[in-house]
Amino acid sequence: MKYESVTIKDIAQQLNLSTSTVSRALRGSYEISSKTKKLVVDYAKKINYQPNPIALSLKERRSHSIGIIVPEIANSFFSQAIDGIESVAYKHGYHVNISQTHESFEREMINVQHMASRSMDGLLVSVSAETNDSSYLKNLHERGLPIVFFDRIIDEIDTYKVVCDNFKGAYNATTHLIKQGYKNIAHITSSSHLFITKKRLEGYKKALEDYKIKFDEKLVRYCDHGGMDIDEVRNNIISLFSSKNAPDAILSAGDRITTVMISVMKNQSSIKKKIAYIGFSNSDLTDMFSPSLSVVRQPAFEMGKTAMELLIKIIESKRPIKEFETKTMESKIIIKESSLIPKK
Amino acid sequence: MKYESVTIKDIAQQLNLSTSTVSRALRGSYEISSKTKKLVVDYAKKINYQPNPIALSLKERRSHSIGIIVPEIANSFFSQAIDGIESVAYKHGYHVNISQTHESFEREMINVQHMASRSMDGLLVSVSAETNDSSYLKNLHERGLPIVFFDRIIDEIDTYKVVCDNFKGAYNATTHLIKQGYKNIAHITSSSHLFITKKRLEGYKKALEDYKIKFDEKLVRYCDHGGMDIDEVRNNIISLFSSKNAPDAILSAGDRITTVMISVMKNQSSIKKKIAYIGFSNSDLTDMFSPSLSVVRQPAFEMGKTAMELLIKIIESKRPIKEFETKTMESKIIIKESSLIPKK
DNA sequence: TTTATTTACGCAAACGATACCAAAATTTTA
DNA sequence: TAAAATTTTGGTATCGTTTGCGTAAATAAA
Repeated sequence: MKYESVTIKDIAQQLNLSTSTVSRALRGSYEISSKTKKLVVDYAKKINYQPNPIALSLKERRSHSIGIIVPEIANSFFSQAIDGIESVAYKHGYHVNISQTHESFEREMINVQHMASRSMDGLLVSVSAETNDSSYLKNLHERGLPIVFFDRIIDEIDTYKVVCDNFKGAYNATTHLIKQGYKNIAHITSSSHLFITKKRLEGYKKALEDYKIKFDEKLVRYCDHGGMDIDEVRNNIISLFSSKNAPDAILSAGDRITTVMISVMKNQSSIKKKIAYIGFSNSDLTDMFSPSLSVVRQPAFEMGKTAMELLIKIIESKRPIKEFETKTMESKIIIKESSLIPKK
Repeated sequence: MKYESVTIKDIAQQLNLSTSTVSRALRGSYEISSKTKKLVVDYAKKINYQPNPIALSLKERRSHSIGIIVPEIANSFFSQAIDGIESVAYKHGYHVNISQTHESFEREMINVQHMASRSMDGLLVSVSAETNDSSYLKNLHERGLPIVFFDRIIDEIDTYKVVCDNFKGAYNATTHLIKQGYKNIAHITSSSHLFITKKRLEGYKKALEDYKIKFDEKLVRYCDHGGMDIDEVRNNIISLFSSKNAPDAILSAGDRITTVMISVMKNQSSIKKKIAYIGFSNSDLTDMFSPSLSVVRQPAFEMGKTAMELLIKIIESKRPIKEFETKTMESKIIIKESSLIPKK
């Protein structure tokens, strides 16, 4: 059985009019008499006529929908960003399609292609941890598909981008740990090809440098699957703590990595020492952790809002935009117990 | 600037063939000579031809996409269920469109209508806490739109449904609290018109009855916005603890309500006593809470999978299905510290 | 009254793809 | 070699909607 809906043709037939007249009447065209107009509008309402968006999309080559591509929705940063996106989208009459890549490059390509071919008017993209080839995105973008990147941006593609100040966030967090007396600060982060990974690493390094702490490459661990592969995180942690230069504090990058790291440490009896940690996270639950979690928090909702506003700007601009900017928003570091055990 | 893609017409023109020939060649129709077929297929590949799904949807009246309607994605139960849905959907060649209602009835209607008119082949729905009028869903369903409900089901609509055993979950959790020595067990739950709210309440009541504890209506508190309105939860908590018959234990229903409740209690200095609690939650982070959280956990991923399988069954069935069933899956109660402080 | 100007509507093409039917082109059969 | 059968291809309608163009009918101007 198939779901059938009322069409303009049904109305035309019923009212003995042509489809063009009905169409024009419904859109309030001036060249239709008010009598006919009323007749049509009333009848349309009566039988609950809804224009078919598929037909409209085909005709107008636009769908009044935008697509969101994120690694995963079960991540407070992204779900908050999505809320921000939706808040702007609905206000401007756009519908929102969410899809997740689960940090898989292949899934990302499929989803992006699907969105593009479904005539999404534009895309808001935060790439997967696996993505180190952005040519397919570049291609689509060059062919005219509006794209705005947020958080996990692609630096090489020239369009609007929204990020938080990853350098500063990592710098401040590291500085905080240093000031607590920690010297062996590890950095557990996402995959090395992500732009934000690089920025955060730079911030971390700069803080060490500023406080004359020697940078030890062994203390930086990458999770190429962005924390989706728990074993990857676990192995990193274990190897970190079984090395000669075991850390006394950790800075973690990214919601998932942070929580997986904590849970791994909790269940790993081989880690005896009290470890201080602070992580990038937007979870609302960090206060309830024990110890409560110090975090670098990104303005996720705001970032989503801004990204959507920029996307609308591109979509609705009459002529191609040539000058793009990258909006950088402030992250906030919130100190709780997990990083507050000062080292004597 | 508009994103333009290659059409069948471009190929036909270029190869001096008709569109029908090209179309048939691409779908490998037997009535096209292998010579022409190869010519077309090769050329299509060369210029990266992608069929336009919008045009296909219009023609075939189906989109190979399904829609998911959930209250919110930032809820571990729903995000896990979505993962389950996706796992089945992709395997069967369906694309998945997620939309959230934020527990608003209005938003839900808009989203559902949108999905329906975008010729989604079917819908997986978990209704909002506000929804107490399901006539619009019933209407769509009767007009032939395949719908499967999961978790927050609508009992009155005759279709497949997937739930967990809410009665038993609540019964077991309550029993557990009783066995710990608690007698004044409050129940903080979602809006009263949800079917699962009723079932959980029944389970709670039955446990009290079985252990000869008098049911006190004042100990049951409803959050009509399903925990989205923090003040609503807070007011419920405060009034609960300022009443004569203040509780010594709480059973909470639903991910969001559980966490909001905990955070409210934590920050409410007026609540001095140690309160035992257990709640419905699928969060991965409950182990890190302090005290670690006892939960009733639903098989979210499995529920999503099952719901999607049933939806596909409806969509792909040759003749209308008349006999529907409701799949009930087991919930699991996991005891941690929060409910383990036995009362002497 | 005749001509000019609006007003109000219908026809048909278009968006991209498919499918039925008919027409060439080719092969088989007589 | 002609007719019949078969293979291969093209024409056209269709899905639902919008829109440019054409044209009756209605009104206004001469």
